[in-house]
Amino acid sequence: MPATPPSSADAPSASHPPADGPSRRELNKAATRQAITDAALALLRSNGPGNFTVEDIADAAGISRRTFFNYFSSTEAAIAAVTFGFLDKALQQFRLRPAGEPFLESARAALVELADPMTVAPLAELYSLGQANPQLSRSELEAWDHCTVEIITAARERLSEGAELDELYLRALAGSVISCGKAAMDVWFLQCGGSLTPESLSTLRQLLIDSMGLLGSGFARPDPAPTTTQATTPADASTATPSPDRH
Amino acid sequence: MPATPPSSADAPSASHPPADGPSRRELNKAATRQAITDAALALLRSNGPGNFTVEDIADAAGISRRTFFNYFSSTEAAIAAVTFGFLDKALQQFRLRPAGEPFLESARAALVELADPMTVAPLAELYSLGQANPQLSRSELEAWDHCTVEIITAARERLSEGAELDELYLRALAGSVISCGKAAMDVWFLQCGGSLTPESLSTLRQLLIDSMGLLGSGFARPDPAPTTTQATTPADASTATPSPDRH
DNA sequence: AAAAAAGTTGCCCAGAGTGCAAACATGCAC
DNA sequence: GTGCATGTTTGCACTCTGGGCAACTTTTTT
Repeated sequence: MPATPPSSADAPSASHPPADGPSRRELNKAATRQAITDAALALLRSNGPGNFTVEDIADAAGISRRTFFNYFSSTEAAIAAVTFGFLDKALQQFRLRPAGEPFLESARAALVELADPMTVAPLAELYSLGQANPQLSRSELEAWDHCTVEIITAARERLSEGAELDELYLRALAGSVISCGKAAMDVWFLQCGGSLTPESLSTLRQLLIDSMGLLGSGFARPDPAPTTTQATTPADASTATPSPDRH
Repeated sequence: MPATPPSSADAPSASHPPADGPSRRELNKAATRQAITDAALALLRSNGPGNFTVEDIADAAGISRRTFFNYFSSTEAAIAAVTFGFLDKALQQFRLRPAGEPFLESARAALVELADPMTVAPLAELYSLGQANPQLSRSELEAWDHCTVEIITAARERLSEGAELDELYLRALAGSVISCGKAAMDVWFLQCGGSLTPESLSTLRQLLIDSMGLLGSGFARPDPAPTTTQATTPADASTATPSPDRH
């Protein structure tokens, strides 16, 4: 049974309103949405990217082609919903961090929370299916970009408390954090092929931590002094930063 | 005359082969390609994004619809060619930098080279036209991502001399550099609306420099360091605002 | 000049995406 | 319950995309 929202009188209906939570309409919509992404993912698995149509998805999900387009504007959008979910979870974690915590520390913590089998599994599968597929990765890009926008918003809320906020600082930082997170995922997939074993996930966790560390240290070259986290940023101040002293 | 490649006997043909440079075929293709992007951009200007078809572009460029698809796979691809050109120029500049130079310094120099009227003009226009347009900005994202891949390649060539290269370092750095460059462009457009006056370009240059500075300093908080940073990054604030003094 | 290679075009077709209006489901008031 | 308002699904028709194919033209090679 792919999606059976329009069948009423099913589970909890007769006796009492069990909870005033989500209404039936909302439940139906959520179920249909889920059925669509499930069907899309199944077809992606079985047929490979680009070898199935919207109609195929609609049929598998038990809805009409037209209804599919009420939910998603394209097959890729339906599939990218997985990535969106993943990144939304990251954002959720980020927002849970205490406001006083340094930004990069919050980002690190939020990202590490993702290195959990249930959470990465769908992403790992998408990676393996669409890694070399431009058609598919386009929507992935959009999801990551959307996440950047969201994190800019989140960071703005957090940093705006009292201080004037620097748009460049905000955007450059948010973009870099996302890029580093993405880089860690890429490297992880490169090294572990999306395996979900505990060691693999531990590797992922470490990669995420390391990427935030690189960002926080200004990408201090690893070759000269691998031991000291003591800064000594190799970017000589003459060009990289306007003189830190007064004018 | 939009594109007149299939008309021979025109400029240099009768007397002597002036140079064995680009063949006629290559010239024709380049001309057609140019005609297409010009036409697409003109239509974007006049009709707004999404309000013209491939056929419109083909007509304006003086070619058939079918030929358009021999060059680009979609309208967006044709328009994104502008961004591609812009970013390719940045990469070109990057590769020109001496190999011994610190990575961020090379990136800074390459990016600053772009703050030139002829180069940014097309990008600025695209920004103003497509800022709020998801359809359009999708292809832009792809262009930036492509640039990231390219810069990873360039960086790998440069860093691989003798040392084992750390994939994470490479990818996180490249991604962050691109993100920061993008952030600087975004902020610039936000502040200056894509104006091409000397002051505006100077602002852009400073934003690009600042963004690389932020990256190189590990995004040291511009506000008074709260508590936890035991690794007292020496490069403190002051990277935030493009100091309004002389230069 | 003739053949070969590369490029263009028209024709055709499957599929994407959207507006519209009818049919259906749900929520709410009585 | 009955009935109405509101939200959702669906079929239909339509335009546009994207690409295979074969005929045709242009450029290059021999």
